[in-house]
Amino acid sequence: MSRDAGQATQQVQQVHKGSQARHELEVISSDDEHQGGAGPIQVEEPEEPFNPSLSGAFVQPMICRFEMCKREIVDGFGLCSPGRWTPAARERLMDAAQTGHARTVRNLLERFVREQLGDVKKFSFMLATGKILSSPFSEEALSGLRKSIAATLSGPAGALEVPERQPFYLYLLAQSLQILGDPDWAILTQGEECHANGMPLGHDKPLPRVPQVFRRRLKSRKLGETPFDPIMSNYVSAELSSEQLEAQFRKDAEQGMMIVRQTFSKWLRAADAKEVAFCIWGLVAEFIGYYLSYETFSAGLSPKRVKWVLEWIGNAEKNNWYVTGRGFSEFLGRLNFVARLLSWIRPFLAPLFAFNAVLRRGTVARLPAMAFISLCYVRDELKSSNGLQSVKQTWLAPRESFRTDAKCETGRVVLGGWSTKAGLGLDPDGESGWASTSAELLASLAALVAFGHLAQPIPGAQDCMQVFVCGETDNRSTPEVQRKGLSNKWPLFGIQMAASKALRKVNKRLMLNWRPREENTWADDLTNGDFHAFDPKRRVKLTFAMLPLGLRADLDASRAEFIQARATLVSLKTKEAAIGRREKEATKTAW
DNA sequence: GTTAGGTCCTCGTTTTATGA
DNA sequence: TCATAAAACGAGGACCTAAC
Repeated sequence: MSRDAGQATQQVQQVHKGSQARHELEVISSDDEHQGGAGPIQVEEPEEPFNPSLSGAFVQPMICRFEMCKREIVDGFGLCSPGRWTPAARERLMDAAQTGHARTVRNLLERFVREQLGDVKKFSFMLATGKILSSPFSEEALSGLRKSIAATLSGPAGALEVPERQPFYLYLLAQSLQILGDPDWAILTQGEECHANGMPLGHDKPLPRVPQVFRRRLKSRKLGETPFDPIMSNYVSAELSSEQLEAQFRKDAEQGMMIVRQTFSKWLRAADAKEVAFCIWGLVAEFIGYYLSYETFSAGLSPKRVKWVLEWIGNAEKNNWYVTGRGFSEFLGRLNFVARLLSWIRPFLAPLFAFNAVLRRGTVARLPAMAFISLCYVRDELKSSNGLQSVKQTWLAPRESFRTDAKCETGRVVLGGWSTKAGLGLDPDGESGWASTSAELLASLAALVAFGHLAQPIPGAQDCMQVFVCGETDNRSTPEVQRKGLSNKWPLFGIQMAASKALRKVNKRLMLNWRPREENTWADDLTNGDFHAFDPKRRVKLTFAMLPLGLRADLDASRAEFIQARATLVSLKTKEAAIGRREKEATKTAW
């Protein structure tokens, strides 16, 4: 059913952090809003939990997975919408009366559409290409259809009544939804405050919670701090009297249902502008700036945008890596936008963000080597991958492949790890003075090399899925950094880039989990030189040179220059005036 | 004691939609 | 044409907290 849009925007919004939903309750009252922000946290009495079975569908809704995150699918029709379940799971928990009613209404609608439109496929294409300028259904035909549906209900006469000042057949909808077991059918026609009689909009009285339709809102935008002005004469629309507003709504309704008109106008505007937000040509689609290829099961950047990024880097190189602040900022903003989908880019953004933070818009500066080494890698990878990334199913190893630990001492870092498939050890010496998180990530990289995870792709696996290798470490931060894919701490991001590059070669991903130190004693023993638990014959000897750290070494060599370049720009950077929309748009390059 | 995550705030980027 | 909204991501610094 179509839900109350006001409730959708005002009441509840699901917030995820990674794959986990937070459970604190933040109740935003109208008083809090007037005070310009979210108020104190209050905990309300426990409310009715969401009950998936009320959707009539079997087990749980479909889950969308991407990278390390998974979320329940949202189709825009509320939590109990059957559209959130696979077609095979829908209606499985409904009784005979419910499925019978759904089937009857579906058959009536299908027959009506076929009778009225004839060639439905042809009509669909005409609709998509903006050829349909008005509703194809006559009022007489619609009236006949409504009578047919009403005849299937317990109160056919009442179902066709239209409440005063309402364009919708609420009684018909309510009767039908009641049969279907919809959890909030009553809001349409039952009680003093219902859609048929009129509902408060939440100004003086908070809107009621509907836990079967919306999750509780956990986050709210801070409102402006300008003092409340009850006159608001600058808002011309607000000067309209209630009679005028009502007359306008009536006019809209008479022109053929407000919702339908909006849908048509959206299509028409898009068609007029010769561009469509979501446009499918064959098996390729563009959606909010991203490019989706259904043919290759991949997503990323359109060829045109890949060309733009490559040309930008190429031009910067031609100019001996001299860039303008404005141009670099725009480029980085777009690259960051790209990195939301092409996650392998994230580690390579770290030096770019650090440089951008100290660069004025009007300054022309030479990119430090660390920044252009990153850009060269991004360019090479974009070229070879055509800016696309597989969105095929991921396979998570059912258990961890290794456990590692790192010990930082003055003058040296000791890395140790063992394969959970066979007791093995490694102990390369490296540099010292590193942050423990860097050392721990390096230990994981060493384990990937020692235990053969970087040797070659799993035969055939890269054709149908991406494999996640799971490792465990007793450092709390390393898994977080790996999950986020980005850190600005050196040498952490250098190791992260190196690991990202090595894993990409074999089409694998690394997932690290935290294990408390007391449960990671064997790896800890290895870093302390205690090998009693392991068979010395199965020890894997690893030297620092065997680790795929070429990229990190290049970055390390340019580290001093990067710090110097950044320090120079910091001393030059002063507070910049906010850039106006007009100026920003005028200087923006198309891509 | 060290390190890094989390939070808060403002600013930057991207996208589309809407109303004056 | 312009301003605004929404949502996602990033940066910076200060502060608090958790884990090692």
